[in-house]
Amino acid sequence: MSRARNDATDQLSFELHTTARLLRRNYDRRARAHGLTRSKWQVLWSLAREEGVKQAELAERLDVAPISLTRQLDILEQEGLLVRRRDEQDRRCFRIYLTAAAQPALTTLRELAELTRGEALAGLSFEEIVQLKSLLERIRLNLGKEE
Amino acid sequence: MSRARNDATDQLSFELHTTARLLRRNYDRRARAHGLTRSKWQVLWSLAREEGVKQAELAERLDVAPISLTRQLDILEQEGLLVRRRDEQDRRCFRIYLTAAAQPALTTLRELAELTRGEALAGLSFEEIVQLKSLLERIRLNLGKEE
DNA sequence: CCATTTTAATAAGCATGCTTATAATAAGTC
DNA sequence: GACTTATTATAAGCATGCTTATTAAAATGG
Repeated sequence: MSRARNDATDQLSFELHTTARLLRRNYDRRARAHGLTRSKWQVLWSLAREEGVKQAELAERLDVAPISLTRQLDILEQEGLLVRRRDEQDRRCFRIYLTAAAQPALTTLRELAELTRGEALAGLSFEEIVQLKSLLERIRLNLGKEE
Repeated sequence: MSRARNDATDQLSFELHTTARLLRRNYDRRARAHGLTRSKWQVLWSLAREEGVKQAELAERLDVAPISLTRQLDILEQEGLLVRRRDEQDRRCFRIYLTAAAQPALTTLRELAELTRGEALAGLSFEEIVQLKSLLERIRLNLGKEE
């Protein structure tokens, strides 16, 4: 690869990190007033799509290390937004369920997401968003291949 | 915006974060053997492009909070890869310079970046990379507008 | 010229997510 | 059935980056 192409792709990597960080910062600033964060929003969002999953499954779905998820769940459980229930078939595992208190939080977080999204994606067409998502997904799959 | 579009763009946000995190993890695992990280690589890379900048300028360039940069510089200075020199015109500021020891580190980090890049971008055309970068840049600029 | 405001860098404290190590349980093997 | 291996969740410790607060120096305004 030429130096010029290397530079272009180095810049891509920095661009990717910076954009992700700014996006997180934007969302976290909004969520802070509610005692929540982008990271917890992602956990709750995933559980809203499918409850009753094991921690290991959830971690896999979120593409985070299991221990990274553990602490998030500790806090969210402590705040009463979810519960861990022992799996009776496999007593090593917990299955995670949202509580009733999670519903209004989800509604709020969804609204905040819309605000951040509105700022972030201003001027991008739906087609561009879809394409961006698709390109990122290919990179993510490349990186997740051998884990 | 419809719920379907919201979902698509929520997913974009998660995709962006996950991809960035996996990219960082991939690079950090390689850099670890050399006592460095992706974040420090980015600082050194920026300085390699232009030395003698003030911390505030560098932070602005990297799009990080000044205090976030301070600690990175502390460590990199301690490791002898850069030096802070007082600006004699404005004694509040330091100007940052790379040391000779930074050169071999830069070479190594550049090689590691190429490895991560090779994995991450497998199957993407140069045109796709350029487009991805451009889309991310637009989002970054949207988010950086009022700071 | 002095007082106020702004800017540059740092400090303290918090949240995320990693690596490596550990305890408990399940699954596989002899 | 007993022993070994693999899996699930957690603990300890580290790196990044944020918010809010602080200190020193410069810029501004009266």
